[in-house]
Amino acid sequence: MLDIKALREDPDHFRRALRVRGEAGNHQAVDRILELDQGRRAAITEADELKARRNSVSRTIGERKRAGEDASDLIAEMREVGARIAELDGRVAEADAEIGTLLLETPNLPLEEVPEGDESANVELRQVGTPLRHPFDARPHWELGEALGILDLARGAKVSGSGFPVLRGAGARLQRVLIEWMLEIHVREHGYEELHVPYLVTGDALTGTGQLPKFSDESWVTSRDDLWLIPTAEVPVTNLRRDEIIRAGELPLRYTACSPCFRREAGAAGKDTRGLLRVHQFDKVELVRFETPERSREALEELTAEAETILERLGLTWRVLRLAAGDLGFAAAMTYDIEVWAPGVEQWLEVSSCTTFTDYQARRANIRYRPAPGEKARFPHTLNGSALALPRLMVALLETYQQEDGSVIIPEVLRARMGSEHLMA
RNA sequence: GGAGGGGUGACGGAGCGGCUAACGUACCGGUCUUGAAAACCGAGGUCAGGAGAAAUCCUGCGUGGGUUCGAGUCCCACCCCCUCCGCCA
Repeated sequence: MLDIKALREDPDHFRRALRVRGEAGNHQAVDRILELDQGRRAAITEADELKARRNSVSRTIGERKRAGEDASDLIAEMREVGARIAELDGRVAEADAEIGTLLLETPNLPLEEVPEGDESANVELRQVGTPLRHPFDARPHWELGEALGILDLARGAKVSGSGFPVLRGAGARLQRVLIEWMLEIHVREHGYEELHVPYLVTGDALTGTGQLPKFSDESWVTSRDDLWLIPTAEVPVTNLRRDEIIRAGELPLRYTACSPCFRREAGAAGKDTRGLLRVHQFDKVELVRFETPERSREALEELTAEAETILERLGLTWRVLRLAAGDLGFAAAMTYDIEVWAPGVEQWLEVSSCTTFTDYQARRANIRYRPAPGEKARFPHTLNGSALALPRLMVALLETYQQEDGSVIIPEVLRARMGSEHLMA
């Protein structure tokens, strides 16, 4: 959520910043918000004066009654004052509601560094490694997986529909081993606290992180209880501290959690959906940070490096993109996408988005921190990134380490946990 | 799911529909002290949000409605926590 006070002070800045997001920027909302805000404040001023009067007169009424005197003239007057107050309060509530809706539907402001334009304006910052070309006919992961008996897409579809892959045997084991290995790196080397979180959350939680109200089509919701399946662990983890004031000195907070992620992918049918490329349910190790505004920019670089180290240790090839404004997520102020090279499908696959939300999520979720005892509470910055998403990581591993005979070599760092050096049919 | 109990400030804990939410603890300030603790003093102060240039004022007693000149207090609905019962991995 944007800061209405800042918006009031420098509306042009907001109009400009929202305009670079294109259509989704909703910059027209700025003027409507200013107009509502003005009416709201006028009503509050008048209502407050009347309330002050009512409070003091009500006291007088009480005194008179106790003294056995008549107070009917004051009561009659206060009845009218009460009606006027109710009218003004109603007007304030209406303005609050409309302002609230507009603020909830207006995305975050991109940082200055974010390039203007759509997806095509994304900037490649670095590429590590060289995209591999196998000297033999490289196979896509779905062929490798089916042949090795570690991936069963057909039966997953039988049970739940397309987009719900089943991993079998060594495939299931490989994913489990990867999850454990990644979590331990983040806990032991990067200082994160491991969490295990609910997979069903309230609508309030999704609003706090920015998925609702605008993107309800993207999530599944249960009809009996109005609980939503999480699209990412970001939602329960960030909302852990909703409506709290984090004590002085507790920042930064670093949480990591692995969870399944449920995504309807509405409108994405047929678009790079083969095999594991785009699925409705997948596992992901997520990193979430709460940082002071002063440190958040630096923290984004750290977070991105923490995700990259996973790819480095697995010996994969990747590149890092700075997303353009038009490609940013709704709540994001800046995002680095990490894409891994998959030589079977010959594509760069997004395995991580590392994002700073500045104070946007914190405002929505009403998460604050006290910089020092006795100081006024402020909004922290929240950041998160995948490290990493499992299916596409599995794709890159299988396709990169496939051999001409269809077997797959297990990367060195996973061998002890896997208890083997190869995947073989 | 059923029965009962509960939700008030940083914490504990009162609060017949009517001065400005009692009291205690903690914290903060002061006296004393080399320093601290203890003790004592303080019509005092402490949280969040909002309006205002400011003085100051308004709102907040789980949430949302309602009754009333006036609601922590009365009415309705809902949420959460605790105890017991039932069901259950």
